[in-house]
Amino acid sequence: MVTDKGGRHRNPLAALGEFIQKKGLKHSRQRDAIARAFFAMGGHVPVDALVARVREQDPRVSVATVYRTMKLLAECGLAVPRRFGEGQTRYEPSTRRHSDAHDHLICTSCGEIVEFESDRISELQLRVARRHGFEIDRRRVELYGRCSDCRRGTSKGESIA
Amino acid sequence: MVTDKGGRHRNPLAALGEFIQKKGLKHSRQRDAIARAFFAMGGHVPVDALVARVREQDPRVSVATVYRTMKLLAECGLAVPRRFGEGQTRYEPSTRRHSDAHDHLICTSCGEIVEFESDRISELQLRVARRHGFEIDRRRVELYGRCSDCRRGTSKGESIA
DNA sequence: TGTCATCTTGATAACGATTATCACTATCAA
DNA sequence: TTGATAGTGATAATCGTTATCAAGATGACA
Ligand SMILES: [Mn+2]
Ligand SMILES: [Mn+2]
Ligand SMILES: [Zn+2]
Ligand SMILES: [Zn+2]
Repeated sequence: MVTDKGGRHRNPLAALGEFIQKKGLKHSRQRDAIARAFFAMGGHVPVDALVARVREQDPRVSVATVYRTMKLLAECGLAVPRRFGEGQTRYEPSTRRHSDAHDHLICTSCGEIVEFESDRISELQLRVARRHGFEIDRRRVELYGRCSDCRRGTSKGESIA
Repeated sequence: MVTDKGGRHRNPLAALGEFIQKKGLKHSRQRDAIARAFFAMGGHVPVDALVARVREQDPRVSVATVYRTMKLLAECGLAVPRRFGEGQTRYEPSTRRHSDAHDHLICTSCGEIVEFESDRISELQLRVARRHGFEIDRRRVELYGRCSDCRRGTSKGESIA
């Protein structure tokens, strides 16, 4: 058992293995490589970056397989897909050390992503929703602006429009 | 002058005309029809729905022109583009009667969209951002769940997955 | 009212991220 | 080892949107 009471995983690779077993799926070199690369990268990983990383080890893995594997990781709760309005999906690991109930600050100048979590805000949102008869099960909160570095011009590069 | 002190417009069609003049652009039957249809529909209009509506009057307007015109309306602050994670862009009017600083509750079952505005929440978000050195200029807050109708099964149809 | 530079339009090709398809290969329980 | 089943890679397809470009419309000015 690699899943603790909270439903989160101390060892994501083992948890993936367990999930694969349970579902009658099969292990594969590619899935292992992709999951390994993903958890080694950390952060908010765009799929194409993950593809590049995986191909350093095995140049033949196809993009299709990377997409399929990330979808699998999302399905078993080890990864969370994020869309920060760049038209591309990013995935971030969802481990017990790292709650996926957080929100994001995104610098529109350098692309930096900062995470934050505010129970105050979440609580108020739930309350507003309830007042309108809604029962919330997914939130999407993204705050776009400029980080301190970019505002003072010390920026690492004006990458994002 | 059809723009009041707040920068919002009592007559969006006239405001569009003004903008077109000022920018050295030209008036056109299509732009007028599209803008008219858009403001007549109200709400959060998907582009394809707008295309359909416009074509009831003039079957030859091309999708390209509708996209171009909506981009124009956005440029002059008369419309705001929204992406509610369905892969398609919706536009909503931005008039003085209707602030575009609001957020959305979206029913994942019937697709209903309810607007809300909470100064409490916005204030807390700005504060959190500031604490991280960010200066926010755009927010994206969407709360997904089920509306009261859908929860009690009286639903108007399980349209959205 | 006509001219003409400039803008706009419609049809359609292109785009980019993601998914579907399908022939072939790998896995694994028996 | 086998055979049923799942996974893979290459690539076509999808879908919303944008780019392209030849043809048409607009409007300041003569
Ligand atoms: Mn995150
Ligand atoms: Mn709205
Ligand atoms: Zn920055
Ligand atoms: Zn509903």
